[in-house]
Amino acid sequence: MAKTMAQTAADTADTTQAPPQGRIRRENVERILKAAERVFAEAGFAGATMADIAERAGLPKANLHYYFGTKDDLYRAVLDNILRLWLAPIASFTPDADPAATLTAYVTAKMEASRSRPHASKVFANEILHGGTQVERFLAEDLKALVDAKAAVIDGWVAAGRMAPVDARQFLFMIWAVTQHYADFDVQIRKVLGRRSLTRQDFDAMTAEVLRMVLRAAGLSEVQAAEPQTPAPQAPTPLQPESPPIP
Amino acid sequence: MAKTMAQTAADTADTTQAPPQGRIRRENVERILKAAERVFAEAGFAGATMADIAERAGLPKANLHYYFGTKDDLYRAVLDNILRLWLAPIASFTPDADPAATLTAYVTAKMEASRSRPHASKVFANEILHGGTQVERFLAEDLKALVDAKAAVIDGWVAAGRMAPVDARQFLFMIWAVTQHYADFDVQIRKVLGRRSLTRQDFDAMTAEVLRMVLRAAGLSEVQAAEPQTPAPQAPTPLQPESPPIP
DNA sequence: GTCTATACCTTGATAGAC
DNA sequence: GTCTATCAAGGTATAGAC
Repeated sequence: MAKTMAQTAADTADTTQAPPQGRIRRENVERILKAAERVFAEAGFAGATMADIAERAGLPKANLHYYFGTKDDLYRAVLDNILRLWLAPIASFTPDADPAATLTAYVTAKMEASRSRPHASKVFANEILHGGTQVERFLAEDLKALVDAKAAVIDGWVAAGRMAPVDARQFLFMIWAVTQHYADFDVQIRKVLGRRSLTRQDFDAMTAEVLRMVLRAAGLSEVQAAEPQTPAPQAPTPLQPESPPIP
Repeated sequence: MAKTMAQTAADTADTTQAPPQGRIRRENVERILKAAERVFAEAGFAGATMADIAERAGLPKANLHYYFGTKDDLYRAVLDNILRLWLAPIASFTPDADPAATLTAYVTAKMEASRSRPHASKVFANEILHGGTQVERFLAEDLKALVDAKAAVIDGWVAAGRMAPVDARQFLFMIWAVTQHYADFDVQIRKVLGRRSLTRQDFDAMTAEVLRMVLRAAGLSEVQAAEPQTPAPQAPTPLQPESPPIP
């Protein structure tokens, strides 16, 4: 239950306020937010404890309450950071941009976000999964407006014959689903592939393959370059560890 | 922490054991499992309380412990049900099957699962999101073996030129990500689309669009069915060259 | 077999010394 | 501003009446 300290969290997250002794405060807030993002990602909101977060941040529990008031407020602060991160990379969708180049950049950015900020993706996924009560306005206002605008851009591309006909909103959902899957379901992916961890090279290979599928789904084939060489299609980037390449 | 009652849960889930007074027991177990799936989906493992589950099942708390021992055991029983459900629809991937027909049936089945059993999908997603400790063996053994086998089938299709070259495992990941997204992220989808709920008609339309994108990603245009009637397919053929019909 | 009442424990939050 | 000690709420699990 949200209590009364919403303004406290707002203040700490407010970058415009930079008074005297703000330096160590700022560092501590940053450490707490980072630790909280990780613990919330690993355990969910209910499963995360303030003690866990404090330990990971290397601070006493009471400090978390001093800076953020309640667990609820801390959670919202973490989410706030994530939402900002979320909206950024889609900006490049503009009517005059090249569809293939734009999609390539977007998918690459989303995959890079899944690689570098997996905890952020998981916290957001967890929030949506459980009803998204804390991000309801974000979804219904900010995100909806953004999707409406970008869907219009995609519709324009389709109308101009610059990509295959797609339902623009579902096309965006597909890109989100696929790219975020590599962060949110990393355990499943690793176990199925028999990998202990996913390296940057793995992500590069996976990104290339995701990109190929997304571009095909958009009717934008990227095979022009590597096509004429061999009669046999070049094998997709091998991700499988020991599984033999079955003929 | 799992205690000692694992065998209790195992017994109740064991269908081979059908002794005297099994009728009401069976009904109660079923009601509890159904209620638990829903509560676990909505709140996650840590957020769910035995009291919530009991209330939704219309039984006293103590009964849950009588039938399932611990909360942990109940959770595992719910997961067991879901995992069985999970593996079923992929069976139709066989070397001699038609790729387009097989993929169509599979995507349709997965979308139908997202529509009819959203709570199951969410419980599974939540489990994976938080490390998948309860399904580690399932992932590393059962699921991995299944994916290896089905990836071999897909590789065969590709080698025979019956579909575009794809990384088979990532292709399966994509299908899972996209179809399950409609259950797991339903809140986001509804808010972005401005819908209060997603009807069966919505799902039919979304399924058709997902199918179109997946088939394109596989280099399989979906026009076979509606082909003989008219020379012009209902979907305006893209001006850009699509992935070439594989030799 | 079923359910009420309760014991025990974890955890969020705070008071008050430093 | 920081941290130790403590409280109160809410949760799992069980004992024992029915």
